[in-house]
Amino acid sequence: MTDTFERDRRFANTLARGLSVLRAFRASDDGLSHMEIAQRTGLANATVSRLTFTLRELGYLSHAGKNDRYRLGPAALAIGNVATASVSFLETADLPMQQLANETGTLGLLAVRDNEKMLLVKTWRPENTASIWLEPGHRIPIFGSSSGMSVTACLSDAAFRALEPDDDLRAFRQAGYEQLLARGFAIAPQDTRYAASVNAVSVPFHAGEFGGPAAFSCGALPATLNDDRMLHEVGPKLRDTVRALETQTGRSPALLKRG
Amino acid sequence: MTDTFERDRRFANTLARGLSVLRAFRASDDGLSHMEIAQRTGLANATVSRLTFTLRELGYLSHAGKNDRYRLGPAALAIGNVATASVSFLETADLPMQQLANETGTLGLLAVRDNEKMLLVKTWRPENTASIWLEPGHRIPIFGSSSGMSVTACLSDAAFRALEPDDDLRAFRQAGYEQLLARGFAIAPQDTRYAASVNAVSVPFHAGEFGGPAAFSCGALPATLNDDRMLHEVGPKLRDTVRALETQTGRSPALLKRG
DNA sequence: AAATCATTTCCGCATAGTGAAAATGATCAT
DNA sequence: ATGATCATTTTCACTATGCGGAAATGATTT
Repeated sequence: MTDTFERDRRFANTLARGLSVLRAFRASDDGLSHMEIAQRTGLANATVSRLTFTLRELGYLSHAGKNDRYRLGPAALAIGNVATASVSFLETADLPMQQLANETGTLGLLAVRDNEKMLLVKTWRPENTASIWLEPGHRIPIFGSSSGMSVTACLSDAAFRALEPDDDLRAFRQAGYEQLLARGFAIAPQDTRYAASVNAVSVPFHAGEFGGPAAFSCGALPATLNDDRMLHEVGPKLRDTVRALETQTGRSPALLKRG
Repeated sequence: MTDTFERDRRFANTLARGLSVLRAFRASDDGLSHMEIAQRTGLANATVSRLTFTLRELGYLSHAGKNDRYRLGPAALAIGNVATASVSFLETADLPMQQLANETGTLGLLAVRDNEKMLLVKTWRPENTASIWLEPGHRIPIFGSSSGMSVTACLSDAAFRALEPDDDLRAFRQAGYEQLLARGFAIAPQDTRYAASVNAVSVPFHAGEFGGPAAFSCGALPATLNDDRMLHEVGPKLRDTVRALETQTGRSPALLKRG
């Protein structure tokens, strides 16, 4: 019980709970205590104990001394590196995205659609400007985010329908499609933006490794990144960076022309 | 039953099995089929089905179409990136290690002790020379590997005893200790090397983030990396690289002087 | 079409996982 | 020290959960 997951006989609950423990960690945490894990995951104390025991045993969590805080362990790192290595374009994207972040003073972002959300897979922080407002592992809405706009715009009609979109999302996608066609990058319309405090530009990328399109973005506070800069500086730069990446890794453009 | 894990009431079996599915993936795989997963993990077919269903549901695996192969999904990437970001020295180490790999034509390696094994957490391939012989996620023995030598040498006596070492391992550790003291890097004695086809130098690093010392290494085929080069070129370079890293990240040297 | 191989679903059963509560262990104030 | 408070682990009785053999479905090849 307790879980909101559909009661599908195939769903392995304990596995999901264990993974939710791993997902409780954020990049900015300096380790988590037992209790913090319990709070973030909503699991009972005893359950957390057993799960952390298992995860520790397997190297996914490490906690140094007796009463130390838990941290993601070597095995978590290893899985991440295997994943990174098999997503070949990530290694290629690393340097140019870091440079772009530095040049423009914005946060670079790679987001992939994961069910009903956009999952931030990797972020590149500008090396001087310090405003960490989004971290890898975080999930943001599809509707209202520029990444969501890019990604939905690239979905085939069939794939899009599977999302059971309402009229707003349909219009949102259409706007994205037109923007990408016209100038190669997408900006969420002011009134749909899911967070007033974040301005972002986004460019789709065809990442065959996941089962669908991904999006590179640059974002910052509106004060740093106003509409003018998005339109005339950051947007075009991001678009060109991603285009170069497509060439280097030999991929077709993400956007397919429609009717 | 079937599992060789100690029957500890605290151990969550389903979680361990699910994670073993994730660990089945290697960087060089181009996805895995259902059956390959079953083979590598030794799990029953039906079990694999349920676990992959769950992992897919949660975004840890993606398989594009109906009968596509499974790949590590966005969520796996995200966890890896969170882990990387919280292990602060990794970001700092990235560039210099890549350069070292390129310069010397060897494979750069970061290994951490994970129970009775050394777990390769990250590798840096030289950009021209192409010989992929070790991948992240792989586990190599402590005894006979230069990383194992560095790491055991840095363990406190108490921590070392917890490994229940035999006499060979004891001598191995002592040799490492003396080598590190004398010249700052470790090379496994010829006759103990676990694989005749791999030569490697190693330098320990105090990674507080895991509960113990880690080791940076450079390795290659003996033809490329003979003892002379290890001793006079690669060893010293690696040592200096790691020393610089210690300074940059403000860490104490890994090796503690012993009686 | 038939045969072979891969994958998913079914389902009865045993066990692995659950959570409340008790026991243990840290930490702090006096 | 001594007890009070908070954090974490272990216990335990119960039963929902995950297990795997076998059957059903779906791909692929001949």
